[in-house]
Amino acid sequence: MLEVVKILKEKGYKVTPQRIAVYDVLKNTKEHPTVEAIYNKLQPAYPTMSLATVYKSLEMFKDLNLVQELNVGEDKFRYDANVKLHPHITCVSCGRVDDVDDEMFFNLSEQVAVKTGYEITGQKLYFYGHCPKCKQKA
Amino acid sequence: MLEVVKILKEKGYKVTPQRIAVYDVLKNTKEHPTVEAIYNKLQPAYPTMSLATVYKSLEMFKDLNLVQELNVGEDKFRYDANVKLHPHITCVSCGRVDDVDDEMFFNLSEQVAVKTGYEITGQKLYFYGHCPKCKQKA
DNA sequence: TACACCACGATAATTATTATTAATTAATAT
DNA sequence: ATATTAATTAATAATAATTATCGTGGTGTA
Repeated sequence: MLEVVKILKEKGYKVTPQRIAVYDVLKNTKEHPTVEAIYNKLQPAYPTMSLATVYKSLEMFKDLNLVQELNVGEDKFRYDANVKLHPHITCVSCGRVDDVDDEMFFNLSEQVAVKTGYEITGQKLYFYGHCPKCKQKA
Repeated sequence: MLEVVKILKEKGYKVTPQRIAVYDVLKNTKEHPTVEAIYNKLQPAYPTMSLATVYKSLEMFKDLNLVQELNVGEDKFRYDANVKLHPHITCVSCGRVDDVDDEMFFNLSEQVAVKTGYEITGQKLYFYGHCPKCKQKA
């Protein structure tokens, strides 16, 4: 939290309550919220905040590599304050998005680099299935 | 090509020139085109074809598991007539999207299942980097 | 205090996609 | 071959997500 303030200042961006608030929402959830979800979550405490501000804050945090953007195949994006490359898994039944530990993926990029001739800079790994809760119901 | 016709008939769908054309575009390219790109490619030969028809054809092929839908992080989808689960790699510089052989990924899903408790039904693996051409330029 | 400079909120504009509807076409039985 | 009918198409309106615009106001600095 202080970390963000420091980075914003260093990069010459202003530290505003809106920006902190957006970042805090992401930092304090494991739910990979959409813009809409972030906006709704902030409505009570920041009733005058604009959707555009959420979009702009996220864009800025993305550029600063303070959040990462996900797209699990929806027509919208989700956001995550954990910027470490790690796989995500989404339930095809209820739509929730969870993290997956990524110890086993550590050398994937190297293998891909060799195969494709690309210089790899990033990766996104998405898995799909039925989460434990939805498995029970079925 | 004949294969598609057969499947459409079996499933009770009509075989139309538009549908064949959309499928052919996907079958004969490795470029993972967007809806727009498919539409443009068909314009000369099918000048009256509607964008909505491209969308609907793709939706149907998706349901029939004849094409798969990709989203590498753009605000739109791309399509691939290769429905086998396989990783994709996209150039952060020129935007091209290529395939990656996936022999090394064959048991990823099982590992993820164990770790998350999900019952895995699918996966999407995207890598990012500089393609060989763009590496040269830099 | 005055002056820039951002950043904000409101809202218009844009882009991708989906829904609607009337007309056309493919499949089937005559 | 032709008529029937039900699916499909093209055109276009509608919707949803995102981005751009712009006037206002706060903040830091000279």
